Amino acid sequence: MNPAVREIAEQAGAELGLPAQDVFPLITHPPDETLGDYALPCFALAQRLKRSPVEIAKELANALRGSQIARAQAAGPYVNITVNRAELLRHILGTVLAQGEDYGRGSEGRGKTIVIDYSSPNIARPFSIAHLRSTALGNSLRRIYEHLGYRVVGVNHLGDWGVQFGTLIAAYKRWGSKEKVQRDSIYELFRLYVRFHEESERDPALREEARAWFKRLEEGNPEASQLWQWFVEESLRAFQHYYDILGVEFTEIRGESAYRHETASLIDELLKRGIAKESEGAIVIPLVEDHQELPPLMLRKNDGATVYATRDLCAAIYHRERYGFTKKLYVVGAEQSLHFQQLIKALERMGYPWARGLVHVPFGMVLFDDEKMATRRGNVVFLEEVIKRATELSRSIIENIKKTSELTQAEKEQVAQDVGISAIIYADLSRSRTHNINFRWEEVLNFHGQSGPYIQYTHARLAGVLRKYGKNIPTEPEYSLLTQPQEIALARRLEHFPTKVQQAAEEYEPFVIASYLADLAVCANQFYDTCRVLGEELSLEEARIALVYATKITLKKGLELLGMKAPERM
RNA sequence: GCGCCCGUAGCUCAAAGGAAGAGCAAGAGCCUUCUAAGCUCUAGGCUGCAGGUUCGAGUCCUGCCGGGCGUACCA
Repeated sequence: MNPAVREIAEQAGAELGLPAQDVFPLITHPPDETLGDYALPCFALAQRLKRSPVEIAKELANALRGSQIARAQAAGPYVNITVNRAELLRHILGTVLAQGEDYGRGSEGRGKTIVIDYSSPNIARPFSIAHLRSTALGNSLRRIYEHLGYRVVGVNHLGDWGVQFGTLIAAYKRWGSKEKVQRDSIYELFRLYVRFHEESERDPALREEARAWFKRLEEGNPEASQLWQWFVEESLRAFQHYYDILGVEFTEIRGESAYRHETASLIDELLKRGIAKESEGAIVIPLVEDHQELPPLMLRKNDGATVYATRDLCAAIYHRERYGFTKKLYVVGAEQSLHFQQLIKALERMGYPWARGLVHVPFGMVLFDDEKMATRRGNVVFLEEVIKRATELSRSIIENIKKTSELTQAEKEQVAQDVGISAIIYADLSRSRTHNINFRWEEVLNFHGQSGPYIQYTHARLAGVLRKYGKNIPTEPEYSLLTQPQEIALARRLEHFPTKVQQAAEEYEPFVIASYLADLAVCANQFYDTCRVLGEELSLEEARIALVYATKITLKKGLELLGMKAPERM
């Protein structure tokens, strides 16, 4: 623990006759760094001691003295504390330097398994920018939990079963051709899908045709199965291409179709146990409670075909049996909140206590022109185009750079892609999950300010300094030489990284790390602008190199936790 | 109708009940020295409205207003 914070808690506790651990959680930071390094608001203490907070602040300002505390000042009901900076920096930078790439690593996940269901696209249509949300969030959560010591199982629960495949088969039978699908893969499948929906607006009988094909598919009809298999293979190949580019991996790629043979016996069992029942020709699990009434969970439609809820039940049971998870996260859009409420409730009904470990991690929709992107209506932005344009922009910035670039042509191309992709990922992860995102080209393609490239650029600048320094990182520099406000501010930011990682995990919110990194990068650039490193007097150079190195590895680790690349040069 | 989510600077968004902040856009500056994808300064606010709880509310509670999503045979 930070020795300064401990000393503040101990001394304040001793002065007021309270245990130090009661004071410790009250310690925060002042809003303005010029006020001090730490702050102690005295309201809670005032309430407990039945005294005025202003009076307590005054008393503590006089009493707080010690090897770590340089100055304590009362500011109304607050005590602002400035600590011994050399000791503070020794503690913070010493920790980062000692832990290196392991900085922020936690042990709370030791022995625990967490299954994360993310990406899980409906296949047979191109990867859209809307698909990216679950993919980016889940991939980041996966990395965050791994950093905290969890065993993470990443599951891609592909939407590879359901009436949309009946739709696709019907559309293909009417208008499709083998050559076109082979040439254009999912783009052709997508065109067929859209056309079918357009035509079915005029002719509702088409919908019945689609349902009938799905029914046949579930019954094992050879023609339907063969077409389905082919569509799945085409889709998987296309999707894998994007996962490779994005650097996204899964432990298990196992779609809904994998559970298609288990649904019948599950339904039988639930009927026998009286948990499910027939209703209006369908089979459902009623979910009426004394306090709240949920709509029933549909297991089998009146045409005899199953729905995704049935397969979700099977998947949850499968994952529990296979991995024994303590938690399973579903990184799925907020519009499915009710579905997951029902799913969890149904599993509880079935007598599975582990159902409480199922967590829906919802997120807002991606809008385009203030409208919901609808694949079937065709107003959709495909990831392929976004990647293309972001990479092009990145490339042109590299080409127009004033100084002659140190990069080879191949390196330039790699950096252009790494930066372009990261810009897209960061645009997604840099806002809290629950908001809807209105996709705007000018935002994704802005590489200044709060953006992925800005953070990467900061990292690359620091990497450049270290590269030119060329010597080993000093382990015991003269921390007392770091006295510039920009140096102090930067080092203090570094201290918060482990807390931010934990908070991101607790809240299932990579955004916490994204905004932290932006803040850290601002401090790093301010430091870079004010403080020269190379060529300074030897001991100062060493102290600053230590700060540069600690910042660099924190930025790098943070970027990695978001699923972004951290190029050494750009 | 009912349920869930959202409402903060012109725009996009932050702020674990504790001293309202960033970025973009607008305006003015800073490259013979470690990467200008950068830095500095200026300007911008009845935090949707009305109550309540609290020493203290953008944050919690209630009621309105506005928007989104959902509400058994899609996923």
